[in-house]
Amino acid sequence: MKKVKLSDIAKRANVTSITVSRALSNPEKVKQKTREKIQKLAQEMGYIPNMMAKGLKSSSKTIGVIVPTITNPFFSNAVRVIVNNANKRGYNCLFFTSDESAEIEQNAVNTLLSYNVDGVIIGVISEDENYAPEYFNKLKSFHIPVVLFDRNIDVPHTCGVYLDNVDSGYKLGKEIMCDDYDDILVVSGSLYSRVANARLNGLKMAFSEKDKMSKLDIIYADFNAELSKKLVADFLKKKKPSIIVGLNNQITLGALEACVLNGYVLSVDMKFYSIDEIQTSKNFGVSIPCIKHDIEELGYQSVTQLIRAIEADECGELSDIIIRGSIAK
Amino acid sequence: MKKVKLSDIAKRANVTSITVSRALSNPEKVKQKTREKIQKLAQEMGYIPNMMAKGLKSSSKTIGVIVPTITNPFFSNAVRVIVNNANKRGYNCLFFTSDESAEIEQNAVNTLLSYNVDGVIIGVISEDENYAPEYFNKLKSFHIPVVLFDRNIDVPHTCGVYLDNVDSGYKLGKEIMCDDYDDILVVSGSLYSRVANARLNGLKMAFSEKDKMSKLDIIYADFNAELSKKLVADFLKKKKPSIIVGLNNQITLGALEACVLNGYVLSVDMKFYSIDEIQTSKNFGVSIPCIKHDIEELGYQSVTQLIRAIEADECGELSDIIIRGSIAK
DNA sequence: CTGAAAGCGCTTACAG
DNA sequence: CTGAAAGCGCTTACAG
Repeated sequence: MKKVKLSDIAKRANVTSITVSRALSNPEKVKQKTREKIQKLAQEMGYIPNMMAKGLKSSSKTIGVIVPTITNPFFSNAVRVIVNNANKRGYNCLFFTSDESAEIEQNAVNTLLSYNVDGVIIGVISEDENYAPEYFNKLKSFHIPVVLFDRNIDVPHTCGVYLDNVDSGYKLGKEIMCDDYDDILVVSGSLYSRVANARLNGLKMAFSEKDKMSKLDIIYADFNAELSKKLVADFLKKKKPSIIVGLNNQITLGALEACVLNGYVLSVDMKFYSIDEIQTSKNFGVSIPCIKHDIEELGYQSVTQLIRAIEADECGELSDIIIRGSIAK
Repeated sequence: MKKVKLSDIAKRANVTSITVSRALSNPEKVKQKTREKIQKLAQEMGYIPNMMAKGLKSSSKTIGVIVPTITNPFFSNAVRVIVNNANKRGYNCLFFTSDESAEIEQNAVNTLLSYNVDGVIIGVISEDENYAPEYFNKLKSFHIPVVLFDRNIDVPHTCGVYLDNVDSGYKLGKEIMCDDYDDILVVSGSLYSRVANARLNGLKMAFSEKDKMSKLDIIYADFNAELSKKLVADFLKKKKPSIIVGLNNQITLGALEACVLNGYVLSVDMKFYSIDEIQTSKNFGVSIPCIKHDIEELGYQSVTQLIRAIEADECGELSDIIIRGSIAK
């Protein structure tokens, strides 16, 4: 079977395909009667627009979504929200996971360029202070709006949608300070991670307000469970803190496992605090007070800002959006 | 800045864009010297092919991926593997989550048709015996290969990549039969779910071999945590089984939470078995023997089969692929 | 309000 | 081995 195209409808409606095109894409430009006839026919005949042809002349109605990983619930939820919202607004998503590889990320961007995407939402592989891939210049020179998602780096972009990481650290710190713990172990991310450092700084602010900085031990791991598990296990050989604070969900998971392997009963021998929710903690009956981030909102704002930029006449810069988390127990 | 196109390269190479097209897409059709000159120029000038234009005449090199949800780790892992493998083979993925909505699923398929996708991998929203959406006929009439992912329904399709659910149930049953439990609570999926019923049948086979069918209680929930939690909580008010067997990861998570809410200490007051791995159980120190499925393999096979079908001259049917799980403790 | 002409960037037979 | 012609399906100024 062949797909029905504009000219098929045109024949039946006794007009040209130009009018059909207008009736379907710019209805206000066509007389009501003709318009209605055409729309009805299109419906009946099962017309499906050809995006490849459309995208060749006008907007591709396609956006690119690149995230470092999709197995971390933070990102899988974000992707769900982003894709749903984009679809609702008439945009489709070409999707890539970079798996923390700069090369894959780079290739993904090239592919997106080849699809004439209208815009890109990207959570880059690293927010190391020195990560500034060249392709952002290319995107800019082609006037393709770019929303940086969650991870902020120094590159040309339209706007960023981030968490308020200092605030998250500070709020969690305040919560922790409600009790009077003796020794606090904080497991942070990389020394060069802005997110990790912001969270850590927020935490320190809260601690110093109560003069508790001396009770702090800090481990610099990264945002994966494995390294956290290993470093916490090493630490526990020397010292037993009263609580462990993980600065993201993966870190906290790693710390939990280290304690399990060390023979601790969770919640009894060791208490945990976390930035980012540990989604399954309730299923295992372990209570982990945490900073919960509104991922719905993050995803919604990313898409909204991107589409604003796409549909604006001037492709200038938009303001960043900073989303605050809140304590959840 | 404008994108460089074939004709730009052509001018510099003193050939027409036809030759450039061939040098890049069908290199064997062009004299070695010309070919090399063109390829070098394309590289230097930063040529990026326009997929919209390519897709208008020839293959779009785009496939559609639709899954019911991306927050279940089973699917997020599968999507990761599918997208990665597709990219490696030169195909890009338009991605949709149907969120268990038949309407969204349907719209997603229409969108894919409008992109002239070369093929579709779809995990449908339901494997209820009666779910057989019309759009599969449309896909077939347009000769678009379709791989059914994980959920098998009675509709036209090229092939399916499934789990061996009877085998999974049977293997888990054998494992459970190693011990001599008094009362076994099995939490299954919907009465109309083929996957759930197959797993349940496998389980029953193993139980009846040991004449233990009388020790069995069965709850029919669905593949979400909420209902399982509720039904198990209700059950526990009347009776305390020796073990609980969850027939997918979400069900097991729900059962865990019900026990927690009932005041049980996991692993001590209640032991669990599961089909599907509970990824974070090791972090919480709860051991849950389970049937682990090789999602890498599932995803890999889906993509491989789809691309075989796409690139075959005859778009016939391919054989289904059934992937077996194995016990993990 | 509608249409004729031209073009988006690439590819596909068909010649030579 | 290379090119001239035509076309993929749609849209965009420009006329009328």
